Amino acid sequence: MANHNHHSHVDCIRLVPIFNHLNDEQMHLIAQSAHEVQYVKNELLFRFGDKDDTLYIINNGRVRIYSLSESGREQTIRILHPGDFMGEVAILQTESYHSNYAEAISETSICRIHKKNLDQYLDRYPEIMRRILSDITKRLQLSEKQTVQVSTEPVEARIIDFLSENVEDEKNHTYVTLPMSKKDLATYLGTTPETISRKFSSLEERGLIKRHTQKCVEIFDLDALLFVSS
Amino acid sequence: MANHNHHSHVDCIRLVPIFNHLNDEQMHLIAQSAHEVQYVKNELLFRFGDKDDTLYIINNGRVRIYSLSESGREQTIRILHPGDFMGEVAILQTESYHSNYAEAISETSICRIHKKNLDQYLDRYPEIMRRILSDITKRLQLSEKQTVQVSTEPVEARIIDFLSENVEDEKNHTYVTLPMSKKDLATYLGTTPETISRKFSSLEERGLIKRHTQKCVEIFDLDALLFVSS
DNA sequence: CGTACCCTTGATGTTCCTCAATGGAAGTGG
DNA sequence: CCACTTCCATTGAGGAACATCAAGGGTACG
Repeated sequence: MANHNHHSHVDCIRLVPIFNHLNDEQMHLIAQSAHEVQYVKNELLFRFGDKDDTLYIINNGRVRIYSLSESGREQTIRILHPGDFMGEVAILQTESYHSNYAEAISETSICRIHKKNLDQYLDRYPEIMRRILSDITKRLQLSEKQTVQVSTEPVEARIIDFLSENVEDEKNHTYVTLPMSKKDLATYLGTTPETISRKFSSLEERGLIKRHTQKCVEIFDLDALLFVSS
Repeated sequence: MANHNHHSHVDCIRLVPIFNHLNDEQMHLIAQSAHEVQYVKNELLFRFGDKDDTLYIINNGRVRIYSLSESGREQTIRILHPGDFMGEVAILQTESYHSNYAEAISETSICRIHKKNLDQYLDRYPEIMRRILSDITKRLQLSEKQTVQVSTEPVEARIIDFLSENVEDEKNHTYVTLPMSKKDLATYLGTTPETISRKFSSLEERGLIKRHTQKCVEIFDLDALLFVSS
């Protein structure tokens, strides 16, 4: 599996907010126990129920975390970008099983650190734990917000909110680059691809947005858009 | 505000999983910086936007955390019982503002510990941080599960799942004591009181449950109930 | 005992999902 | 580089689940 090019491992450690406060020597130490793994697009990193006690750090690419409901429907929980980590349950429990699925949605490279190694670093550098806690607290707030939105806001408002949180300003134009397919976006927003498509069409007819490519949407007037959703 | 009956403070500390691994002397130390506060039913502990840097521990009673969506609808996020804590955002940030509302849904007494005191204990007893992280990780999993359910399962399945997670076996009968009003339950499950009422009626007609009082529901056949929802 | 709130039930309306067909983009192999 | 294939996006028609509005009945609490 892993190749032992230490240089890339340190890059991986340096990238992550939970480790990047350490000095070079300390990061090298941690990099020693990190194993790099590559995945191609659509490859699964793990599935629900897999036993696993490692921390995953995204080095390159993007990973989609999703779960399957009892009725078999997919729910995208979040998208991980370089520097994000997952598998934090492994930090605390001796026997831990994944409660979700993880899929590479592009060519992806990650670093894995086993719990038994991580435990040593947590004891030695307590700041790491603080930073992990900080990250998870943020994710909890996001997750709670997502729950509130899915159960109290109509689909259009959720789409607009999602767009407004992903805007990139660029030479006088406001663009959004969708980080995933509309199909996956639908499961993230708790709706269907058809409904997403219809809402986008409606927003376009009303002159609020313009679809350029599948992944790129131009927003003509963000304020007007936000006003519509309230 | 607080009365300084140290005995009750220690009870409060002893109750809480994040502190109860400490010895008596250590718990007494922490109890010194805990302030007890009492609330009557329906009283607000804090509101969205309040600045606050304390950790809250529930000593007695129950507290409901909820948020208001932009359209003004309530979403119950969770119910806290004795031994639960909240305000963990305060642990990490110097300036922290509440992102939710907290309301006592019965006569409630809590202990508050200020961040500046807590920080000392976190440094001295790293195990506390581990336990807080453990608790928040569990809550994150619950929150993600709630999102999945709200957006992929029909209301009836959500109700049944909620009931099955709150069963109490008691002299050959299976009961559920609802921890909140149906009105609040509705906002927790992402629906309306009317729909909850109708679904309960339907389950009762089908001979699966029986409503005894507002808060107490008997379940005749849990397995049959779970089968229905799948 | 009275009042207020919550729960329940009915009638109606709307949002959004499902099913189905077509069009288009992206990726694959020649 | 082009043809082929496959998956994704779009649009339409129909239907189901659930919200809303409104009124009556029960329950808890002062």
